Parts: sequence; C-alpha cells; structure tokens
Amino acid sequence: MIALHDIKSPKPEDFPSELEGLRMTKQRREILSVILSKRDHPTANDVFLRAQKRMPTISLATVYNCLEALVSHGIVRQVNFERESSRYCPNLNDHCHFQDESTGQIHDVTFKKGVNLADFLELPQGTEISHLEISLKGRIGSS
Amino acid sequence: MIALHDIKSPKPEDFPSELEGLRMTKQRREILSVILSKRDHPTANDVFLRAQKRMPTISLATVYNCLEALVSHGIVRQVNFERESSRYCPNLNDHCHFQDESTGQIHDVTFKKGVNLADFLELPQGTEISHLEISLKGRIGSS
DNA sequence: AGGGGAAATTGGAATTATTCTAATTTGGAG
DNA sequence: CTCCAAATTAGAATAATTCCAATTTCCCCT
Repeated sequence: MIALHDIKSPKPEDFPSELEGLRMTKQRREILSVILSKRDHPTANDVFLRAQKRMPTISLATVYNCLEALVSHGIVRQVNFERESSRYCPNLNDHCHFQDESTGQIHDVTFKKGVNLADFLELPQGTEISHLEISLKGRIGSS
Repeated sequence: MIALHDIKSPKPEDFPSELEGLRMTKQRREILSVILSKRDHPTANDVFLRAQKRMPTISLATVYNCLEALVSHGIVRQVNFERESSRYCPNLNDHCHFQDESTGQIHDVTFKKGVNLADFLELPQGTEISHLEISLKGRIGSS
C-alpha cells in the first residue's frame, strides 16, 4: 500500500477532493504539492514563494491557514528547531530531525527498529504522550 | 560535590563574582537566583516580573541579555515547546521536558541509566551532536 | 441549473516574542 | 582615582505568526 506522502512529486491534480476529512481546495492542493515535491523542510515563507510561482494570487495568510489545516489533519508535520521559524515535513513515518550546522540542511532521522519511548525515558507512570518532538543539531564528521 | 544548580534557593549574594567565566553582575545574580528559586521553567517575561520585585529598575532587555549570557555559558538551559516562548531551566543534568497539557506544568524527564542517543536513533555515522532537545506533551493518566 | 450559506481565501492590520540601538552606567585594572 | 570595556537601560525595530473583516468559493438543497 502506497501512501500519499510516499509519492515523489505529485501534481496538485493528483489529490482527491477530500483528504483525512479535509476539504482539498485549490490552495491546499497546491501547498501540499509544494511540500511533497521538494522535501527540504521549507518554512511557511518558502512554501509561499514556491506556491506563488504557479498560483500568483495566493496570499501568505492562506499559506499559514493551509499549513495549519494540513498539520491539524495529520497530513504534514510541523518541525521546530529552537526559536527558528517552523518548517514543514511530509514524512509521516515516526522520525525526528537533525540539522546539519554546516549546511543548514535538515535530515530526517528514524528510530531504531522496535525502540519505544518508555525504553529510554524515565516517564512518570501513566503518562500519555500526545506529541513528541526531537530536534538535533550538529555536524557530520568527515571521517 | 554539590553544584550550583543543586542548591535549592540561593540568595543572589551566594554567587561568586564570576561563574564559568561569566562576570556575575547584580542583575545576572538576581536572574540566576530567580531561576534557581522556583524551578517551574519560567519564560523571560516571568523572570522579568519576579526579578522586578527585588530589583524594580531592571529592564526586560536586561533579562533577555542576562538569560542569553547564562545560557551561552552553560549555567542555565533554554527550553522550547513548539512555537511557545522560551523557558529557562537550571537543571544541568541530562534530561528533557514533558508538558502536562492539563496543568501546563513542565516536568523534567531523565534518561534511563546508560542510554545513549545512538542506541535508539539511526544517525548517519560520524554525526556529532552539538545540541539535542526532546519535548513531550501529554497527560498523566489517572490510573 | 439556481440560490443560500458555511467555509475558505485575501490583504492588511495587529500581536507577540525577541533583538537591536544608542545613550548611560558600572566596576574592575592599572 | 581614572579609564575603558562591558553591562544595563528604554525604547524602537524586526520577524513570525495570527487576527480581522470583506470577499469569494463551492457544496448542498430544491
């Protein structure tokens, strides 16, 4: 089974008119397409600039609205590094993020198979995690 | 050996005039004291309001300056939850943060003994991590 | 097909956290 | 005691994001 976020570079037309209960408007489609086409964790403003190329009348407010709609429906993920502006990621698999300080590029980092939060954190028992974000910064050694 | 951040509620006078190479001015002392006295992960503005009680002329800009100085000298940690304003934490032991969504309170969460990043993340080999932040949100079950 | 209405989009203003600036103050070194 | 770099201050500036009020879109009902 192939999920939407596994499709490499879908055109806006490839999306159904509704996704995860979210009405897929022209703008939402375009924004989703932007995010799926170049998976470099763009900021809202990056998305705005890219979306404008094919849809010159789109507004930044709409980009924010659409991103928020996509995020809250679990179609894309919001990614934060400290106080930097949020970035958006279409990879819905369990993963976290590493920012290479020499290039600024952000890489997805997966968890080792079978690991589980409770295996490495002293969580108060009964804790229900609704949201988890792991952000790493560093460099990739030349060795 | 007892470290500064293990002292429960030090008065500003308890600090040496220099700490980790950072000149301890009146204001920095006061701010450090605020952060150590009530370890509830206050925001810069919270710190400002508390510091004002004993030092009515302190400015918010100074609070930001001092916090940045304390953070960059490794005396306190900056803590972020998504796009919320930064919070400050005097616990220098290796730990991460859990925000209880029913109370808003933030709790320190330690790592299980002996666990190591590389044990649970598929890091590209040669990766040097300079900064790691793990932020959890959720609820503590009643059971 | 047509019309009503809720939801989405838009541009611009507003907000919020944080940083910057330039002027003043402070405090240690000589 | 004086000098000077560093720290503090108030207020302005910035940046990201949200809000607002006025359209516009487009689904549903007949």
